[in-house]
Amino acid sequence: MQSRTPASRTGRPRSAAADTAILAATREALVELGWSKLTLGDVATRAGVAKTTLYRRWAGKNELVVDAVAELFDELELPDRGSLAADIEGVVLQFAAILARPEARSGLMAVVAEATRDDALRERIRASIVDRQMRLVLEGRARAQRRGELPPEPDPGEAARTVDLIFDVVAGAVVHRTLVSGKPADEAWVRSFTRVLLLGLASQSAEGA
Amino acid sequence: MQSRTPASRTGRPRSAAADTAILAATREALVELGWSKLTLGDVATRAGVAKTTLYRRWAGKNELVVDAVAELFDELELPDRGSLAADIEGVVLQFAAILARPEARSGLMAVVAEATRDDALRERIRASIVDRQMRLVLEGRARAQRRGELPPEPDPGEAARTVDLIFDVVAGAVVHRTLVSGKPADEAWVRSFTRVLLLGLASQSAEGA
DNA sequence: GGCATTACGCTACGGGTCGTAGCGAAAGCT
DNA sequence: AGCTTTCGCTACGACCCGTAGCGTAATGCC
Repeated sequence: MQSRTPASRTGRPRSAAADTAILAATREALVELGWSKLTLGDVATRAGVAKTTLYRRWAGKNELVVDAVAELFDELELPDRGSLAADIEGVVLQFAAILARPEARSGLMAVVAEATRDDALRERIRASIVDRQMRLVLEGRARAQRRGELPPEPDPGEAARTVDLIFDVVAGAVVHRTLVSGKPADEAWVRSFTRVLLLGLASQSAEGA
Repeated sequence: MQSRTPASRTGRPRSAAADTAILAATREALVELGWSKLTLGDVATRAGVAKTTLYRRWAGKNELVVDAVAELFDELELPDRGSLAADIEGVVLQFAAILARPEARSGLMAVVAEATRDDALRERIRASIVDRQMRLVLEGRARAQRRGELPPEPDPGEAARTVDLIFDVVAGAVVHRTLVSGKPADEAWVRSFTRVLLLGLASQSAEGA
């Protein structure tokens, strides 16, 4: 959310229903029109609000779509499936399911592209979308260490680099498979991918120590 | 290129200089303005051609930028560095160097985002950008098999799936590292990544047979 | 209740870009 | 020469942008 409730106590409060209606209308427009043909006037009409109301809450198309897409990732969880491999497969399948939805496909890559020239937008994406994914990696790693499937890493710097690497490999591979190669990240693919990743990490910690 | 020389023999030929000027102007505008603020009228002015000339050769912004960005990937090669690990590290560093350029960063993700709703554009990207990268994977794999670093794969279907997986992992990880995480894919990162990938593939072929 | 304050819906506007049509001139080929 | 295609240029309607202005609605504070 744009989250602006710092010290405003008096006056008419902002309609929370308008927020949800606007974000839902944004996703609807993303599905029907895609990023490039999406206009803020159309979104406002779909949401049943005035165009000026939309501009009072979001600075522009970029910020609006980031918030609309971010809500899709709220459902990401890390269920305990008993083993590291199963945990990874589960969360990767969830991630792939989200990326398979057209409102995510058309919106996510577009805002990432815009963020290459807009640091504030990049930070917004990091805070509302990427961080949630990163936490799953950290949580999965900690759980695997408790299980004894991964050795504890004493060096915090090395641990951070490894987590970053895993994150880029996992998220990047799924995104590339889905959006560039245009093939589904189905169960068979996820199994192969998880196998290579885990074997690589295991061999690394075995011989790298 | 847009490649339209099927049967036109008579009449004034199209200026080849205009093509290169337009594509160069497109990359220049991508650096200065980014994808969203790039306008075809501005590109035409930069290139010193009329706007109508530009529209006669490209259907729109998407196709133009794909061609302009595609030329950046022409320099991709697979130099023989003696080992599979060194070959991979070399080509990944080349790929990362291209993605570090601002004209590639702002343009590539944007056209990929557009391609999620445009099959013809997706095919254009595949033919002019992705295929070249895929060939490097195939060539590297064949070279490693000649060296004996990778076992020959008798099943062609399984071999194709493995190559697809490697391709998505490599390209996806580099792209995600560079454009989403916003951190450089420098030599240290590439070395760590290559190590995990190769160990994973080696263990897979060792135990998977 | 009355008042200040903020949000809302609506209309209207200048500015910019789009993509195309139409024209005369230029540059090739036969 | 004559034919054909491209080029540069101008002009145009259409669309979207982002904002200003106004009257109205909904809250908190006195």
